[in-house]
Amino acid sequence: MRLTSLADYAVVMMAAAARHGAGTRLSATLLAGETGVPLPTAQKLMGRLAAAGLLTSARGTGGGFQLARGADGISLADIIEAVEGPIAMTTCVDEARSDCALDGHCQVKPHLSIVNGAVRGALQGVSLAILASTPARPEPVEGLSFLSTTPKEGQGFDEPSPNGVGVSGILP
Amino acid sequence: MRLTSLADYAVVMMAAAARHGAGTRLSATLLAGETGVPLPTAQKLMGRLAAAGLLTSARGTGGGFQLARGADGISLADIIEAVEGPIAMTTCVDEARSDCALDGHCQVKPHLSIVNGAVRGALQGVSLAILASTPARPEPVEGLSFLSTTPKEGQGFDEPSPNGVGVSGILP
DNA sequence: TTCCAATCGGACGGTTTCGATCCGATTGCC
DNA sequence: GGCAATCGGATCGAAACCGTCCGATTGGAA
Repeated sequence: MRLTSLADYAVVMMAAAARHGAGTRLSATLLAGETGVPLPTAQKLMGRLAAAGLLTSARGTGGGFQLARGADGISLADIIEAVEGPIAMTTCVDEARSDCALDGHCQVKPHLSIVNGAVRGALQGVSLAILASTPARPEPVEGLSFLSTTPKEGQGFDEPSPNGVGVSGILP
Repeated sequence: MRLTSLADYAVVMMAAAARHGAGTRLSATLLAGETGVPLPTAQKLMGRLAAAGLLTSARGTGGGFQLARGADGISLADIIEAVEGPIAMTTCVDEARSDCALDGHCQVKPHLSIVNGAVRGALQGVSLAILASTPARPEPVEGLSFLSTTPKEGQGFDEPSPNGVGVSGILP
């Protein structure tokens, strides 16, 4: 339940790139220097992000990368999937890779699919623009608006949270 | 962004235990046979779950485990944390383990904390009782209704997804 | 009371994946 | 036409994960 260091680096680098502006052309060396990510690793990441279609690459002198689309159109899920592969909490959720020993009669699998969708939805609701914005002012993050609603009536679960730690209290 | 096989096994085993009833005493051998988890691995998991306080263990002949509290009071996050440790998408979210090279001036960290809270909240809202329930009827799970709302217009890739894995197909 | 059998708990090694590095291929500028 | 800067793929070391084995503990039966 923890994303790899590479994905973490990718998020930071993409946020730095977005802060430079969507139209500017950036080299891996520059972003590596800004973010502190080792240069070879940064190059590998940029290449993988470009392969996923999040960046456009240009070779040769003066080449580099730039965001393929606006920061609003790139979600955190996109970045993570570009680096780590499809977001699937369990292998059984990933279609066509059902190595699960329980195979078909697993009682938990349908529930896990829903949970997986919830996690993925949370990640997909966060755009790169939000990540790149400097959080000086605690402005309401609209992408996570469903978080502020109490998980009780309506969209929440009808039972109390076990150890009392809810979603509220995270937002500043 | 994928939980380990051990956590997956733990969820399945806990669901099986909950389906047996909260009061019944269960041995690791029984649950291993039911779930298909290898017995030594099952023993290791049960021990770890007991150490986390989710199960109570009794040694000796006729011993075994049983749920420490009702299935309503155990969340998916509890199980995952018992096996994998604290849920922290990035190391910087986990307090007092700030190995991040960016240290204090990371612009992304506060946003990641919110996202981490969202993921954790999603996992914490799912109780073991829900996981143990047999989903014979595809009843709409109201607790995750926000999933159906599209986070953005055109939430997917506006270009052909690189590895062909899209969002559709996860929800039943 | 003594023995036994069933169970939990900790320690060890094989395997896969991850993370960082190096070198070749390609392209624009001089 | 040469050069320099950059991307892209291949390689290697390391860590974590996963599975297995053996010892410690306890309740029941004789």
